Amino acid sequence: MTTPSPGYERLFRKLNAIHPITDADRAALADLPLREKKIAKNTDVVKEGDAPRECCLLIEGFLCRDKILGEGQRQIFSFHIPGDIPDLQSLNLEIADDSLGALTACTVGFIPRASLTALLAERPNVAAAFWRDTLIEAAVLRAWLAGVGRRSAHQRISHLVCELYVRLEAVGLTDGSMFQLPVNQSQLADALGLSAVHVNRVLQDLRGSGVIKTRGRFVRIEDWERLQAAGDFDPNYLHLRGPS
Amino acid sequence: MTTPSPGYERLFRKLNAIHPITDADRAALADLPLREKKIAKNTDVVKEGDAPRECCLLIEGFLCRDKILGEGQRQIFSFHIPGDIPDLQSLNLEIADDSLGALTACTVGFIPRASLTALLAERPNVAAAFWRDTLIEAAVLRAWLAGVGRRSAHQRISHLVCELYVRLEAVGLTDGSMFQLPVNQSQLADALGLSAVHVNRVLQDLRGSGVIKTRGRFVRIEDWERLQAAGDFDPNYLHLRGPS
DNA sequence: CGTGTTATTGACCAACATCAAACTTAGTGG
DNA sequence: CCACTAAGTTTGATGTTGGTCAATAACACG
Repeated sequence: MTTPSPGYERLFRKLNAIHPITDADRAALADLPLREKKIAKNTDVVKEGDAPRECCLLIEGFLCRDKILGEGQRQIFSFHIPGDIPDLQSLNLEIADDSLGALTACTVGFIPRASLTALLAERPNVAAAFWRDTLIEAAVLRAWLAGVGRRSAHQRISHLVCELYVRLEAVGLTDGSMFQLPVNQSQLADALGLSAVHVNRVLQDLRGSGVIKTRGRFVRIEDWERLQAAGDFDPNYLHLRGPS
Repeated sequence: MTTPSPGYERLFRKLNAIHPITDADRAALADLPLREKKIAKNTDVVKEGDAPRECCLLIEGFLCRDKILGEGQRQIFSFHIPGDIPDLQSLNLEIADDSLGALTACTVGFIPRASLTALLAERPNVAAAFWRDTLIEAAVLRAWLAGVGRRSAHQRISHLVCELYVRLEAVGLTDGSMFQLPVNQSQLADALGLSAVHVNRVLQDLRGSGVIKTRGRFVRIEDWERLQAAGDFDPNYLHLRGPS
């Protein structure tokens, strides 16, 4: 057994938060060939139409999945944080129908699809954990859809802040009530189906009423109760096992 | 080997459209214990908060997955057609975070989760097909989100009509350019993040410009080219193998 | 310091929502 | 087969959230 790459640490922590895996599973994962690569901010890891032969594990930084529609409008589908394997969403699909881009400078680990597929066939428990992870991602997507379809701009933004906080906490990436939100206002707009101008105004509102505070790319939650209420946020859909 | 229940026929056809499975796989699936049940229109098969011990295969009729938000607003996440296994989305999750309701009188087949899980562990090829199916469903969800987030009401409605036509065609449930759309205008609204009144107006527009025709619960596509253009529809995301 | 990116403002506008009423269709029981 | 009822559709009037455009102010970074 090789020494586990530090890249796996956060994956284990994440998997542990959603589905218990054994030490043997861990060892098998750590033995997978992993090619680490630095990705520059604002570049794509996978572009729409690609047929990647590797699967990527996010080790450090933030990624997002998005798509540009016919008339140039952009929709962001998800934000990915360290420990995520965003490509799980396309492991069994030949060509990507959306893109995966770096919001910040990132470190990702590429794993050959074949190795991963082989491991999953051998270790049903790991396969179950990964499948569960994709299902949770789908649940997050549904929550996102519900927001964009039916919630007001205030609710959407508050909800997203709650979600990111809880997810980051589960992998130990929060600092008290503060966390990094490496996303500008127009990216936020593209995620939430709003315009950048409106996002700006709602954010001012939220700050003005003392619910959150922003400093640079960091957000501090000043009043979790009110934020949660404003976003109609219920963490169940994240299916985390620990304390939310 | 038992005679396959007619309920499985359409599942096979659907699986075949997304991932080739062998005759042995088919036989194994057909041997699963299947408890058929009629579901009345407008009743729930699975309610939010349920922890079902069975997994359901839709044999006849239409289902939809939805959720009621905090202030009574409703969002529909997906429409399910015969051959779908909507519960695949929650096979590895304990409690459902949304509901599954019958849009029409339905026949569903319940399969004990344990039997299905056992079969999937034994037959990686079937597991791959099912996993692929859940990934396609996630891709459909992303397309849906993109529409709700970034497309106009006209585009959203046109897109949905295109999607349903293509999906129904893949399981042989279209009649030329006509198909059943067992959904009223306020359900359409809840699916697309619009109001029922606005859906009504856009539909009138679409009919007036000769793109579609509706008669009762049936839609006839009069001009596929224009409908596809109006909806900015590209069927790739459905990942079907046959002719689109 | 300068230069490109991001945030903020203001004026104005449009798409879509809401409300409420009327009309149509479909389903049901006698 | 008709009458009755509930469900769904259509219409009009009016309101609001959030979009667009364009200019200015703040940053961040080399």
